[in-house]
Amino acid sequence: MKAIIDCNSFYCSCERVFRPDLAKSPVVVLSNNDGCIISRSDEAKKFGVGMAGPYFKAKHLIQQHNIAVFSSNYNLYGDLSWRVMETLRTFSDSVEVYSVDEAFIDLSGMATKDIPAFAMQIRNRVEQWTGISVSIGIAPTKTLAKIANHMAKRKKIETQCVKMIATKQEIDAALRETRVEGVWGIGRKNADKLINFGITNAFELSNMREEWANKHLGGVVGTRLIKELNGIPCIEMNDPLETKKMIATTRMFGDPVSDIQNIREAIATYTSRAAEKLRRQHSAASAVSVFIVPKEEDHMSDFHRGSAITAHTNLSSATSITHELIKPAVALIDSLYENGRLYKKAGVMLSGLVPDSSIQANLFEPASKNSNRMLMGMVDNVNFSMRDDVLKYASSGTTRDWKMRQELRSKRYTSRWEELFEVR
DNA sequence: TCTGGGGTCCTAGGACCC
DNA sequence: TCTGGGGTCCTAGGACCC
Repeated sequence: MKAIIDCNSFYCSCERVFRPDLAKSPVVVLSNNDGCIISRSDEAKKFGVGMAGPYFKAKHLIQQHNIAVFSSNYNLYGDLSWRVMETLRTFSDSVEVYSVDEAFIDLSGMATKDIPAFAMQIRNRVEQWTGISVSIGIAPTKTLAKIANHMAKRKKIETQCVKMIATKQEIDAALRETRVEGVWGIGRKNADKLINFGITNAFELSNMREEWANKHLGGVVGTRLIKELNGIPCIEMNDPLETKKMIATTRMFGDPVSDIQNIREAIATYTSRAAEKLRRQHSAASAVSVFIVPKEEDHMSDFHRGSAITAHTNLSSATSITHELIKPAVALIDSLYENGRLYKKAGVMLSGLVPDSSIQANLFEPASKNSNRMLMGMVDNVNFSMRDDVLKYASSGTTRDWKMRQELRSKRYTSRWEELFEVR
């Protein structure tokens, strides 16, 4: 059996840990730039606030019901996420962190009858130690565990946030009450397609033939999905130590930008952040790409129109040193920039990642290379302990006119001394 | 002028997830 | 007026090779 542990309305729960006065009242959290709503408490959902909808469209609903609003505070969420995952590791060696607020645990070897009590213990300890409430779904496959988890969330009181589906009857019943668009791996496109075929719930989907799924649901992905729904595990537990194959840092600008100097600063800043992520997993990049997205002039109904303009370069040798990456990145952005045009977003992607085997000072390399590594180590240490960019490259700029809006951000209670929670 | 078949590798783009 | 950011996996199609 496999379990998925999923934090309830994670970002909202994080805000509430330090605002107990909001424990029972509606809360939402906004994306970067205060653009979309990306987390809603149950109370906010009840008032009809939609997921991933633009903030400005929900604003009147939010004001009308006196819903508390926060800009996203990734500093805080990252820290609380780490605490939740560490707590889970006190129960199992096989914790697979799937996202900032979700983890799978492999329960094979445990008697099925013992699992619900074990899960309840996990739920209680995480809540007691971190203040974050979680829901747990348990089933023979990851896809079914996700479905069980949704049921636990939907019926919090009845299930106490823990739901196991193990027998054929339990699984069939769960599949019947799950709509196809709620199945893990079925997005909007495929949901529409399935509904056109007359398949509306997960039970009907599970009865489709694998060849059919192969033809209509994206090849092997589709066949795997059918197997998983039928209790045959195809999505295995991943090695948690696996490193990323690509690293990206991309952002919208707070306001559209036309000045090349501002864009260069943004690119240098994003490159620094990406290089940091690169070093954290002990990799070096052998290719850099950058993109910018012009603000589209015509206001068509679909705001996603106006796509990225990209440039790409292969480096002569892989590196993880920030300034060796900034230089090509800025050169690329210069080649893309058109004077007089207005841009709304830019990004940097590092790929062709290889292990940086010589992350330790290397006797056989030129001294400059070694001192660069030591420099990077120091910069990372300072920036990590303080969080945010205390040390940064001059090319990243100091005024940062282009940076995103975050007007409603809470304090970084757990990672900044001067923002510690105060009790009077 | 006429022009096979099979394989690999790479890239772009689609779909999905949270 | 105002719509995130960071990833993964898969497929199709082009370039190239013999």
